[in-house]
Amino acid sequence: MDQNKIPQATAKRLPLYYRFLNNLQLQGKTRVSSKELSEAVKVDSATIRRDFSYFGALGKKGYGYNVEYLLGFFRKTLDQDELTEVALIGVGNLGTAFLNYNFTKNNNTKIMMAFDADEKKVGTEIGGIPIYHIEELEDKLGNVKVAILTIPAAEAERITDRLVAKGIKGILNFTPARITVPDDVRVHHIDLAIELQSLVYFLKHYPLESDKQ
Amino acid sequence: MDQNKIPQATAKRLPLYYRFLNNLQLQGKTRVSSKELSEAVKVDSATIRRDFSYFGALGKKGYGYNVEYLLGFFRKTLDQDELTEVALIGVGNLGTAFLNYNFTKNNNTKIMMAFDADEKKVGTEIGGIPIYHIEELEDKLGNVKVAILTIPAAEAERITDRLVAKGIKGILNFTPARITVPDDVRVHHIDLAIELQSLVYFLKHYPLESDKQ
DNA sequence: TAGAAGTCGTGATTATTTTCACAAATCCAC
DNA sequence: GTGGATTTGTGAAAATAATCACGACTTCTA
Repeated sequence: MDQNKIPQATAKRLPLYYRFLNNLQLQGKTRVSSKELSEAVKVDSATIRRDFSYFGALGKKGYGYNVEYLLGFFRKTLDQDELTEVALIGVGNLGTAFLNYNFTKNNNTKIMMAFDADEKKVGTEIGGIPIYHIEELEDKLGNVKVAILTIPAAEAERITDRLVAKGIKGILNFTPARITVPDDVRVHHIDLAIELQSLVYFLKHYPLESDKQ
Repeated sequence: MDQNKIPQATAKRLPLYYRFLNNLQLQGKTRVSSKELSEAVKVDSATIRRDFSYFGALGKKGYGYNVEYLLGFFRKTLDQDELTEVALIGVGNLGTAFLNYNFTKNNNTKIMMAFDADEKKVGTEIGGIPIYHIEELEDKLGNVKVAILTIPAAEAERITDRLVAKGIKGILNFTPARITVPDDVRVHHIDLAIELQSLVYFLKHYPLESDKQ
């Protein structure tokens, strides 16, 4: 709750900045200007400076930003030192992609367990993460507060209700279903079909330059 | 180019509206109010009315919207009758998820071909879509103008350059890399790791209600 | 040490998007 | 028909976000 004065648009860009700063440090760079960063992350440099300024004066005029300092600062801001445990529901192709993705490497999140209805998958592991039967959801979930939903749309609402009943507070919903949750649960929708359709619509109806999201 | 007076935020919601209207029709509903639709798609009803109003007066006061009429209208607006061909680059788990997803069912897009560097995959099909070797890109791409990028980040820029050279105008980029393209190429980034991190950040720092994206 | 070049932080402006709130039109029950 | 209940479409206001543009300060070069 500490910095809810920070605009949402800014907050969404923080993980992006963090990752690129990390890259810069790995490359051995010690300083970076908003202009350089702008070219790397494709965000206007004034926007970057404004974003950073919500956290105070992090840079130096005529010099830019010290990579290590900035990185340390964002590490704290993004709670990079505190691991958030995540459960994945639905081990299809999309779910498997998540399990194989080593989030923990650059992230403060770790998928601790996965659930699926397919008996053939239950009991196995992918990327070191155990797969339980979906009926074990309530037993195994423990204190996990974040879930990734990669199941068929038809089951989305039913599973969501169970997740919410068990105390889940954040859901990354990859199903096309628009799920209903109480006010204190946050849902982010990522709808792959819509992203594709929307891209096609923009291509056909919008001028051919700038504003690439 | 016809309706570029339509706000981008509205344009992004159109495919969502379309899909839910389609569902309503399948359920046999003939009319719908902005309030009902609002509950289904989780978008404020005033926003829905405003969105629709950019296309003229589509509804009737005291009645709502005629589902069939609205659907027909959006079908034309979203060019649902005109198929957009898409190429998928990178047949890993995420790529496979796309190939198995039958976009064409409710969409105006169809993945026509896929590319991968893995000889074991080349020559096979997934979901009826042929997989070619990535070195055949220039030969096989033909007139396809949209690509989905589901490859490792390290290869993103190199492949992007080849796609652009071959005339691709829209890229749905699932790699963490921020690719560089000419002004007339549109890129939409979907960064799974960032989506997860961003959700976690919002959970920790933002008040517990409303504004679920 | 002096001057030129670089870069931040931010006030002000502009652009975009959402929301309020209500007149006007329509529907529907009786 | 009549009158109360609905629901749109939209002007106006509010909220949010992006961008401009420049003073202030730092760094760098010689």
